[in-house]
Amino acid sequence: MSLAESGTVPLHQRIRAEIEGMILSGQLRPGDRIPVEHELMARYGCARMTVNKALSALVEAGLIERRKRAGTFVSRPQIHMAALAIPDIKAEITGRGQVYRYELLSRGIIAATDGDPVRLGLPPGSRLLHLTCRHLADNVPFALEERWINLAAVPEAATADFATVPPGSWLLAHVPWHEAEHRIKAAAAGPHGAALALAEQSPCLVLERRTWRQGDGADGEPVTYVRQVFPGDGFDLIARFTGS
Amino acid sequence: MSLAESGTVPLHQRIRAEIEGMILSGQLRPGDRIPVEHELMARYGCARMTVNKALSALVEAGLIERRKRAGTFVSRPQIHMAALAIPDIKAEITGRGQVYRYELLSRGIIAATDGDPVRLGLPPGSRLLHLTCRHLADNVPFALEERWINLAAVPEAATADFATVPPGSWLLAHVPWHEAEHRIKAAAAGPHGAALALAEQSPCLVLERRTWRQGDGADGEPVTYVRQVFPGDGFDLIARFTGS
DNA sequence: ACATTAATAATGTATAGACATAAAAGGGAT
DNA sequence: ATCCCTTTTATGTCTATACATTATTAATGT
Repeated sequence: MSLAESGTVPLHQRIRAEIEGMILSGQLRPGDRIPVEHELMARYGCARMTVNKALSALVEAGLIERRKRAGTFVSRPQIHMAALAIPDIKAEITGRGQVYRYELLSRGIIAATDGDPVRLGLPPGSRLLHLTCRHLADNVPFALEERWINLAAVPEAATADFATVPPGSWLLAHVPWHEAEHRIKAAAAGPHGAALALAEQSPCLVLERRTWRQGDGADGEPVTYVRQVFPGDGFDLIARFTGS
Repeated sequence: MSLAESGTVPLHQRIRAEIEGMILSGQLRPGDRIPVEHELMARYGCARMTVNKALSALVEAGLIERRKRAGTFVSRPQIHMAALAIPDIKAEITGRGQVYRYELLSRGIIAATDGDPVRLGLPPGSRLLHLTCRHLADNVPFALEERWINLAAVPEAATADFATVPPGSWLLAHVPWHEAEHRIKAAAAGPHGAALALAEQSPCLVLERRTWRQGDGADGEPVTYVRQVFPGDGFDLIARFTGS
């Protein structure tokens, strides 16, 4: 432990926080040089590895860039990157203190075709479980969901009881980690409007999610494709970010 | 360098990638135990710090959890977190190979009031630069933007030439790093529709962004509040994620 | 003057060891 | 059994050092 140590926070975190603070407060501006590791060693009275750990974390976070022989510099922010929390609908509703209710509207097994709305890239003929369901908060329609599950990837889904447990929660519990791509757009409620108690032209937020499981070595195996429709005035996604 | 070294990739990255692969492929499921550091040391023929670096990175990524004495376990995915790239509109359009054009529609300096649409939390009377502008791609309206800039935080903005340079790009270049909160919702075009060549009921994606600069020690100083309106069928946000 | 080569300064990776810390497991005593 | 204490195990942090890598700067030879 160094003399500079004050609280219970590890030193590398403190170093990181101090530099991050100088960047976020504007004391250090994009392009500015950050003291070399040996100077930070002296300033904090610690070993180089400790300084290095702090700076490596800032590199990972995108706040700084390092070039050998040249030094360390504050990055130039370019794109607004945000950490978006895409909610599990049940968790979202109960988290608001409302009563969650779920209804399964339809269920069927279909075969993938070429001109499918399902863009999972499956060979034609692949068996898909097709579900439509509705989520309600305090008995008010909250979201309409249409989902396709690749039965080749998740055969257990064929016998799961989706009348009582929402497919999103079921998959979350039964399929471990996967990769996902989300698309967020706006659309008119259209024929879905009825199920959401909306007029046809009502604007809705549409969230499309496609997930796949990484293969052992080959490319990913598609798992599911969902399309969730939210009333435009009842829901908004929130993304927070420290950055540009 | 260890005997297990094969390519040019650092060993700690290789260890990380192999464990990450086992998690993402489902070989290791949530709750499963990951070998203790000493076993991984033996397996890869390296020091504990190297193993630790790999595992620490996986903790930061949220894939694993570590408890002293108990061991290391695969995390249970709960929320869909996604890295959302909120585009700089100019970059977005030119990136598509389209011609970008920008129009300033109005400019004025107003005073903040209590019941403001501007939720920057400023004391009433604070001076705000209010701008409305339009972004076009190949001469087709792409987005409508309404923006308020806190002149106390960015006094130079009062004399900037927003007739030619979009305020987003100007701020990106003049205000270094800040924190941001984004809200994404759907709404009808409404009276804005005219500027976007849309009917009043057309669904639009609305992106609200509020940013503030971190103070030295105190809370953040608000910088700007933007509200960007995109035609629902011409634009969608894409978020990618490795996770649940 | 110019191209080539060597020294140098910075980061990148890795090691072996030390001590701290937290939680689980075990052992007694009441 | 219950409570308290000790031991053990595994992670968390840090050190001091070593060598690799890379881009810049300086030196050198023609």
